[in-house]
Order: sequence, then structure tokens, then C-alpha cells
Amino acid sequence: MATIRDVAKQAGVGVGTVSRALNGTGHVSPETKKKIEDAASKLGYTPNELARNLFRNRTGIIGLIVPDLHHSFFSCFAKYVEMELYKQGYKTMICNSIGISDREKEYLDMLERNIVDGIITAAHSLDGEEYLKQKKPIVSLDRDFGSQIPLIGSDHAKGGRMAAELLIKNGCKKILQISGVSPNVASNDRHTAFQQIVESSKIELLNFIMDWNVFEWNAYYEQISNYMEQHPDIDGVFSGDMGAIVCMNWALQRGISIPEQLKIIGFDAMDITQMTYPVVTAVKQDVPLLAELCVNTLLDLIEERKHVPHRQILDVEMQYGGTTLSVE
Amino acid sequence: MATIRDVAKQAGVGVGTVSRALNGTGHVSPETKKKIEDAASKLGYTPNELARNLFRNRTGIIGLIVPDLHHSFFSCFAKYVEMELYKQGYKTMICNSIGISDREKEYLDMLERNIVDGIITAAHSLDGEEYLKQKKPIVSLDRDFGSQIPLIGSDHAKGGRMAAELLIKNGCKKILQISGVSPNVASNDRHTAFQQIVESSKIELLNFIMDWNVFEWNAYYEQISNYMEQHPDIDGVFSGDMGAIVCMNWALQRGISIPEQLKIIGFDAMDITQMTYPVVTAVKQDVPLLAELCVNTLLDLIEERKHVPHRQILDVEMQYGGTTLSVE
DNA sequence: CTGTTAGCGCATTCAC
DNA sequence: GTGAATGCGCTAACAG
Repeated sequence: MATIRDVAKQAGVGVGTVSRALNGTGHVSPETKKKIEDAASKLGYTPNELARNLFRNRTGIIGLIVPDLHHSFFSCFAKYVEMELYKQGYKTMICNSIGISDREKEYLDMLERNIVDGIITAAHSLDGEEYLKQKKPIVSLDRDFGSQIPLIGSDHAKGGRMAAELLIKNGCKKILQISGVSPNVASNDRHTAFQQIVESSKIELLNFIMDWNVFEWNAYYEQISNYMEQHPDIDGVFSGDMGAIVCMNWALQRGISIPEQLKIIGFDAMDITQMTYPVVTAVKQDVPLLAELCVNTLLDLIEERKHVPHRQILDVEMQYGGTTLSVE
Repeated sequence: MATIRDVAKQAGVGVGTVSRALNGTGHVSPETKKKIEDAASKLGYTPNELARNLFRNRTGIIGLIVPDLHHSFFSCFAKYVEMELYKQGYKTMICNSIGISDREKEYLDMLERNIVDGIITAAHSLDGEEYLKQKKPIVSLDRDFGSQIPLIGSDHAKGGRMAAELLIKNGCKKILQISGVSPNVASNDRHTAFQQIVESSKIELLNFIMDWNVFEWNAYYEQISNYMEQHPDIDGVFSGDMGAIVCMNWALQRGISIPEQLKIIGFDAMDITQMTYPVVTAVKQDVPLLAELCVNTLLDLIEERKHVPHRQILDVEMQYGGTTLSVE
């Protein structure tokens, strides 16, 4: 492995000049520059990033913590985060917390160990205190850590309201709401908002709370279809995408007609809601924009480009599919 | 940020002793060790990984290149790769190549720049030469680079044969095969194997080759449903999971009954094939095991633990769903 | 404009 | 058993 010294020797100049020439910092005469470039390419010189990192005390790596990469929403989010970071010259280190707070902690510690320059977290197993202790930049998706850590998220409350109103307009009389995340994340706002509207309309509401951090299809399927089996008179469901799809599956198997006998609304409106027949009506988040905002907010923090807002909440919209009746 | 010097000063010893005490390398008397540990915790000392990296010329980071993170198979693969690497004390850096060879190249270059200790690649846009040039460890999923780079993959040929035989037993007379990946990956083996069997049975076979590296649902949907529209007498389809689901959707919309009028077999058998109704019959890969093998093969290479095999091919099995007739 | 030097923080020889 | 010195490869400050 050729070092900068080798290049300097080969070109017959000092190492400082090589550094300046190759990095374009400081002035170097065209001819020596040429000599250096020739020497570098002859030796196949590549700067050792590790030495640079040590000197600069930065790595150009951002940590991304998600509960489960193999979940439609998070894999989409991760994809766009990586793409945006790439565009801005950063690399992405990824972590599945899979509901284990130790894992989340260990990745968080990489901030102190200087392995990553900042963290985007979408997980929620670890105690908030741990995040607040950190000195280096963190941004959060959908979990409110207070004013210390910028929050980016969707308007879950609006999504919950829209869903409630649509189910009510659809004439539902007994509605089930499936929630399944930890209590301190923004996605809970949709359920409180939903609940408020449904209850104020004097419509019967059931709440099914699933285990936290369960993201596997089989677990979803079993838990939810069991529940549905015990409450076959439910005529409206509001849930995350996966839960919505389970309900649809269950109904189709039982010969329950959709949307006539059962109305279903999902949340996220990822690809999977379009793979079913009919398409699932669902509240849609703008995932690419969420990712972009997370990245840019974090980089603003890291590069101290400007003051960043505490909260950035994106609008949501309804994806009208075939699991609800069209209403005017 | 406290350094090892600060700890040494605080404990009244030399830096070498601190290093030895904290890393457990070399002998240190119990009392000085105690002093050092106290000093370290008092100062809140965390070793700077960057300095370590430079010294060791290693980072403990592995690069993972996939075409598209928001694709069921790759997000699942990435999840298990990350989990296995974590278990073994490594971190995961991720890249979406999204079909752009420059991106693949740039991540590959991180090997030379010492940012990653090794690479697991599941992408296939970049010329094979570039991979072969590299000196540091690489393993490949499903793409054969020759004997220089270990290959891990599933038995695609067997999967193709199984699919062909099942469709033939199902009585199909006009079969469509949808392929959509670049020519130098193992997944093509399934199509050649499939084709051989179908053609030797004198059954009509259509081939629809999609754009490479297209992984978006909308693009899939449009291209494939258009094709189906032009060939409505097709009665059997073999495709990747997504293509299979598109066909099912199209059929359901057109009122074509499944599996009576149209039989469909997917490949991968990811979660999405179970979210539809009926479940899609599909050839199933063992993704967790693929991930584990990739990781262990790569780490064997990195840590020179042992000689690694050139090719490791995993068995596949059929997931029988409702898009084919049951045959005995 | 350019060569030399001094760290970045750590792990590891060497002497003691 | 322990301290001091050396170097990993690079960049930036300082002389020339």
C-alpha cells in the first residue's frame, strides 16, 4: 500500500506538497502538480481514510437505527436515507434494534467512540435518557425526546382523524383499532386522535394492543386473526399496513365481503398495500421526504450550517383503495 | 474528550500500562489496574476508535451492497446480514446501488481506502473486472465472479425445474416466464432450467424480459399488466415474487380465476407472497442462512480462520400456495 | 511556492 | 511489572 511518503519520494518533493496538490488546498505550481499526479497514479496511491479520520476526528459515517430492516416502512426509509446521505458525501451504518435496548445502546455508543459523526434513530426500545446524554448530533424520527433532539415525523394525529372520519362516513358501527408500538412515539398520536373522534360519535370502539416491536408477518397474522375470530361483528378496522392486510386476508378467507361488510384503513400506505386485491385504503406518509429531512437536519447540526427547528411535521394524505366505500 | 494520556496522568502511570490494563493484554499488577480503572471511569474515558483503526489498519466495518434496500428479498437479506455481523462484533455499512455502477464502484473503493474490512455484494451493475482487481476480502451473493471470489447462493436451477414441473403437472399449455435481472447472476439459472424443461415438453413458452434493476412496484405493475393484456391466453406464469403478485392482481381484476384459469409461481417466497389472497405458490430461499453463510465466509477470509470454499449453494423448497392446483 | 516538523490517540516494541 | 519512545498515514502550521 503506497503512502503519501512514497508518492513524495517518487515525485522528488515533500509530503506537504503532495497533500496540497492532491487535495487542492494551497497553491502548487502546475509542473510539480503534474509530477505528483503522475507519481500517484504510477504507484496507485489511494489516501488512507483512517489516517484522515484520526486527524479530522470525523469519519463521514452516519448511524441509522431502525427497529427492523425487513419491514416495509423502515426498509423504505433506510433506502432513502442512504440515498440522501450518499448524495451529500456521507456513508450509512445500519442497525436493526429488533426491540433490544442493548443493541440500540451499543450503536448509540458509537457516537462517543467516534465511529459515526451522527445518528438518525427510528427505534424506541432504549430509554430516552441515554439519548439525551449524548453530546454529538442526533435526530429522531417519530419519537419525541424533548427540545434537545430534533424531531422529524408525519402528522399522525391528522392521519388518525382522517381515518376515523372515513370509517364513520362509511357507516361503521363497531370499530377495531390495532396499535402496537411503544407509548413514547409519535405514531401513538394517530390512535389517540382516532379514538377521540370515534368515541365522540358514540360508536363502539375496540382496542387491540399488540406486542411492541413485533414486525413479523406470522406473528401479526396469528395474533390479529385470532382477535378477529373472537369479534366477528367488527365492521371497521384502523391499523398499520400489515395489520390491515391481515384483516383483509382473514375476511377473504371467511368469505366476508370487503368493503361491504368490513372496512379497513391502513397506515403508511407502502407498496404492500397495493399488492393486495383490492388495494388497501391507507394514510400515506411521504417517506422520501421524511428521509431527506432527517438527513439534512442532521447534517445541518454536524456541519453547523444553521440553526435547526425542533420539530418538523409532514402532512399526510389518504390513499383511497378498495377496502372502504367511496364517499362524497 | 479524555485521552489515554489523561488517564495515565490521573492514575500516575504510563500510557503503556493504561493500554495494557484496559485491554487486558500483558500483565499489570492488580493494584495499579484498580487505580487505572478508577481513573478511567472518573474521567469517563472512552478509547478513540479512530486512533485504534489507524494503528490496526482495520475498522471492524463490513460493506453490504444491494441493488435496492426497499425490496423484500434484499431488505430481508440485509437484516440478517446485519444481525449476524453484529453477533460477531462487526458493523454494517450499507449501499443501494440502484442499478448505478458508479455507486457500486464508489462503495467498492472503500476497500482500498480502508473504510471497510470486507464487502458482501449482492449487486450486479458494475463490471466484474472491478471486483477482481480488489485485494481485500469480498464475497458475492448469487453472482459468479470466478474462483477468486467466494460465491454463496441458492440452487436457482433446481427452483426453476421445480416450478416448470409443477406448472406442467398443473396442465398449463401456454406459459410465461418473466425475468428481469442482468445476465451474469445466478438467478438466471432458474430461467434457463425452467425453459429447458418447458420446451422439452413441447409446451408454448413466452419470455418477458424486464428492465434490469427495476424494483419499483409501479414500474412492475405497468410493464407486466400491459404484457398480460396482450397475451390473455397465458395460463401459467413463473416470475419473481413481485411479478407473480402483479399477475395475480391483474387476473383478479379481469375476473380470471386463480388457479383454475391461471397458475402462478413466484420466486423467493418472501412475506409479500403470504399477504395476498390466496397465498402465492413460490420457490423459497433460505435467506437467514444465506446471510449467515455470507458473513461467515467473509469473516473466515478476513481473519484467515480457514480456507473457504469457492461455491456454497443452498437448497430451495416449494412453498405451496393457492395460485397452483395441488397435485399428487 | 515548497520542504520540514509536529501532532491526531492509540498499541506496541524496547529497555529498565 | 512498568515507563518511555516509536510509528500507523495524514494534514496543517511554520519556516524558508
